[in-house]
Order: sequence, then C-alpha cells, then structure tokens
Amino acid sequence: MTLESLHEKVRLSSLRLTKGKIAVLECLFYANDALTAQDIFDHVSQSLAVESTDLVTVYRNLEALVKIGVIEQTEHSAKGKKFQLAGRAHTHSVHCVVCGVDVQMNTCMLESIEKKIAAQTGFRSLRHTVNFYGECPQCVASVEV
Amino acid sequence: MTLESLHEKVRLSSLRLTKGKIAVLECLFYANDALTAQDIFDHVSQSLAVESTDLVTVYRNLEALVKIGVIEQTEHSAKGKKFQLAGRAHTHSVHCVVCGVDVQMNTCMLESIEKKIAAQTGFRSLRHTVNFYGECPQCVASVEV
DNA sequence: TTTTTAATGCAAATGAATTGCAATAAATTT
DNA sequence: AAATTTATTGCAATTCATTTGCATTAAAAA
Repeated sequence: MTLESLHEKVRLSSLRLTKGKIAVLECLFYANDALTAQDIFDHVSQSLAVESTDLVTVYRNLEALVKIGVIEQTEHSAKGKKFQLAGRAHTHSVHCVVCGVDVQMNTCMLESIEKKIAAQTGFRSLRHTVNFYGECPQCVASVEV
Repeated sequence: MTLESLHEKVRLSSLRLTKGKIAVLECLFYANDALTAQDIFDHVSQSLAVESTDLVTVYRNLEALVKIGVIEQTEHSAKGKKFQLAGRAHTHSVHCVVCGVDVQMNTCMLESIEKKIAAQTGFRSLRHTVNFYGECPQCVASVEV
C-alpha cells in the first residue's frame, strides 16, 4: 500500500485531501505502531516540512478517516485512543502494569474471534480495540528475588 | 462464588470492608454484564437499602478492588471503563455503530490469545480490555433495502 | 476504649475528546 | 481563470470521565 493510494481513497470520498489529512496519513504510514491524536500532533508540530496543525484538526481528521475506512482505532487505554492504517496488518501491544513498558506483538490474533462473533451474531464489518496488560519478564523476576 | 467469599477476600487484604466496597461488590455480583463507575453509582444511589455513596468513592473502590484482583476491567470505550467480577467467567459485547445496540456474547474467547502472548513475551498475569464494533444484522439489512 | 490508618465526602483539577462559529481553502462549476 | 460551493481549519470554550488534595470519619487492631 502506497501513500498515494491512501490519498486516492480520500479524493474518491466526499472528503477533501488537505494538508492536515496528508500529515495524519503520513504519520501513520511511517509509524510502526499505533498512535494517539497527541502523538500525531507532536509529530506534525516538530516536522519543519509541514506547517503547524491544531490538535482539534487532528482529532477531526482522524474521525473522518476512520469513517471512510482508511484508518482504524486499535486501542483505547488510559492514555487515549490509538490509530493505525486500515488494510495494513495491524498489531497490538502488551503493557506492563509494573514498569510501564509496552511490548509490541507482531500480529493481531483477533481475526478468528471476529469470525466467530460474526457467525454467532450476524454482525458485519467487525473491528475491535484491545489492550493487553500483565507483568513483563523483568518485573516478574525482580519480584521473585 | 458467593458474595461472602468476596467479602472474605477483601478482609484478607490490607483493605477494609466498608459499605462502599460492599455496595460495589453487590452491584457487580448481580450484574449480568460489565458496569461503569457511573452505572454502579446510579445503582447504589437509587437503592433505598444503601445510603448514598460518592462517585469518587466508587472510583476509588473500583481501583482498590482491581488491585487486589477481586474485580477486573473488561472494556474501555468512549463511554468509559467497565468492570466485572474476576474469577467469574467474564464476557464481552459487540456494539453496533449504526443503531448503538450492544449484543452480549456468552464467552470471553481471548484466553487462547493470552496464552500465546505469554508464551511469546514471557509476560505473566495477563488480562485485557476489548471492544468489538460492527453493524448488527438489522442495520445491515436496512441498508441493503 | 484507644490507637492506627484506610476510607469518605466535597471541591477542585486533569486530561482526552467534542462543539460552536467565523474565517479559510479545497474541489466544482461557470 | 474567476466565481461558487461547501468541507475544513483555528481558536475558545465545553463536556465528560477520571484523579487529586485535604480535612473528617470510621474500620480494624491494640
């Protein structure tokens, strides 16, 4: 999937391909994990290439892009909602409640569950947000000492 | 699992078994799905049997009860965090983004994924919050007309 | 009963996310 | 290319869930 193909999807919708949307898409395109609105805002603000955007605009663009299915919300933790590009195989992370580290998984693993839910309920277009919590190996080890 | 056994767990911790905690536990004990702090507060406020509690107190008690493992957070959507009794087989629901209906599933279905995550990462005491979204059969049908 | 310390109530603060509105800028039409 | 339409932006203000500070109250222990 190319950045250009994402732009094309926006153009084909009723939305307008603005600097704000281009910036959001670019952030998510180059990110290797899910980002919050704040993450994206910070990123865009720091990049000298793009003039500053408003946080509100980021929120509105995220909402609009989710609506046309170009991006998807994959987490909703205490730190807020996180987003990733749709279509691209998304992943989830595990958060250590002791030290706070986040370990990224390499697959989503929920597709089969969504299929079961679809079969059992008749729901369609299933998606999800997930947060995994636990104690990381280091913290488990340090407690056992 | 009985209400009394839950009280016992609280007594055995460093926490005190107060009216507030008893009320929270009772709410969750008789609930057939996950509740938010506000849900619990409303419930306790309406019940004539228990004198009024503060919303803040509900929040603090939920936090404390999660910490000792008596209850667990199972969802975190736009409407807030939801809790259920731990130990009791918890479930998840699917939310229709069109009409807003919530359909309750009868199992959790994420245990196997947690096992995989534990095996891959070495994390222990895994838990999770999940939200499933989609379009319910009725809404799918009405769009197709 | 006294002591210790967790828990409560109230007000205030935080922080994520949303909304209103006038100004601006894409995409479309002329 | 200019005019038109209407989505988008920026800023301020708001909403809503959740948290925090602090003095007071009440469990559990001594």
